Amino acid sequence: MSKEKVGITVSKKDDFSEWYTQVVLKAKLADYAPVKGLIVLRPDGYSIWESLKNTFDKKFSKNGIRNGFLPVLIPESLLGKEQKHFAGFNPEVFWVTHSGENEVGDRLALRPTSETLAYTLYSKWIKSWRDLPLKINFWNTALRAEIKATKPFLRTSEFLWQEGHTVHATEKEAKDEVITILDIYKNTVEEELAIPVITGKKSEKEKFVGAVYTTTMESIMPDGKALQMGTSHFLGQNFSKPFEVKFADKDNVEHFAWQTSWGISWRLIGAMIMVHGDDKGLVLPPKVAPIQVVIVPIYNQDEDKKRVWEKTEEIKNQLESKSIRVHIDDRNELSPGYKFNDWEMKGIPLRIEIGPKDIQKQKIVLAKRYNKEKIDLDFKEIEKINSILNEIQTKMLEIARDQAKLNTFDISNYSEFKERIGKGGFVEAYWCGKQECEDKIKEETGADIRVISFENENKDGNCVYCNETSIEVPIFARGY
RNA sequence: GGGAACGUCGUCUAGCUUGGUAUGAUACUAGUCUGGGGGACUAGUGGUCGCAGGUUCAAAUCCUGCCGUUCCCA
Repeated sequence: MSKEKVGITVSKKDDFSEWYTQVVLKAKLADYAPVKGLIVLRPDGYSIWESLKNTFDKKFSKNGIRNGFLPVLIPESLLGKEQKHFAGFNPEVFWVTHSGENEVGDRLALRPTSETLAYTLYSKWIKSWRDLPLKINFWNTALRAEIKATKPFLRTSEFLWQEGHTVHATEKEAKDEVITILDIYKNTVEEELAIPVITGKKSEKEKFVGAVYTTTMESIMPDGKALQMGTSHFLGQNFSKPFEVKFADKDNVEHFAWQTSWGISWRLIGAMIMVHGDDKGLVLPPKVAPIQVVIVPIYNQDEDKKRVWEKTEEIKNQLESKSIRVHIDDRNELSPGYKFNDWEMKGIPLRIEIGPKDIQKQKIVLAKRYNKEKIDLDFKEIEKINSILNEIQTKMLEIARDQAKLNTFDISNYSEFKERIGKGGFVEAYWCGKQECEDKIKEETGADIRVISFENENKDGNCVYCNETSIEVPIFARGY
């Protein structure tokens, strides 16, 4: 009875939503804050974010992008400078109306996104073609008041993200940058988080307000709902004109610049939990796990204890010399069984059990989190753990790919389409390109166009809704 | 956008209908024994019942408002 209450109390299959929340809270990734819609990131959660941040920073840096920092307050007059953009964000903006007791003149927005602020400054900094390209990334938070029910990492009124803003002399260069970034996003998510994504364009309706077009990466979650994993926007000159981001070209003629913006958020952590987790809790891909190997020493009498400890320390040193993140669970008050369950809930990829019996056999017991497999490993084979971690990382991506495939459907008939959407999943279907059909589909099924995959553009067929000649094959799904 | 439920030690919860300052478990602390899948025993610590008003001799309980959380349906 009491046993049941410690761990996750519902199965992923039976009550996905409850399961998800329990994993977040019980694996100590995050907790609710005392303000509606806000969460607190705890060290185990933040560590995953830091790991992603480090990987992105390396890749951004290679691409000539540097980090900067922007303030959180944006005056209303600035935020409203690009009309469509403002209209899109206005309903969810938090406003600061007072400083101390005094009302402020121009209301101050807590940034929902920083385009307007960044480009005001960019216009000051850019004078000549020699100042281009300008590529700056900002790690910060954005605030968007959520009316709908919130969920840790997936929908919160403040979220951690990065927003990149680049400026280019030519249209082509900016468009290329959009794709370069999307590629970085895709390979990072697949390689680090072991989550497969589909990249492509958003429809006109779903694009970022103010962009010429939006590229996106989308994933399908185990409950059949789609999750937007990151976006990269081609802004064209939509912002450079109102914000006067201009430069003198080599021929001394003044031009408006071409711009991009792009971002990923801590939603990626939510996706990782959903895609890999199981009934025992979190399952972390080795690359982002704060602890990769946990050692649980087992002993009874003092004599054994000493020997076990010596070996434990030795293994720890061996692994650390290979740059593996190791932790010894030296909590004396807990039984081994409790510790096994505890670390499984936290998703640590590998667990080493070592006790008197193992020392006698010159072996350790190695338990893999993702498939619950337990194997014996000779003391001499400790260095194999490195390749086992790599293998786990690869396998986890493979499994996730297989799952995603099972959740993807090719459908041409509308009644089938409706039925399928009701059950969840990515549905590929022909589309005429008219927003009217897109709206009707949304109205009747709740599904929207998640992504028009780069691989599926310009295919012939008949629109799943109106039956007219199609121009694209988007992926439809209900989303988070 | 519409609907429903819930809020009591850290966590889960009894009590609420029929008002009388709160039950149990778990966690936590100390000690002893244990130790290979959520250990045992003993002794302790911890709440004033989401917040603010109201009714009453008396409110966790009844009333009003607010805040928060969750779930379901477009």
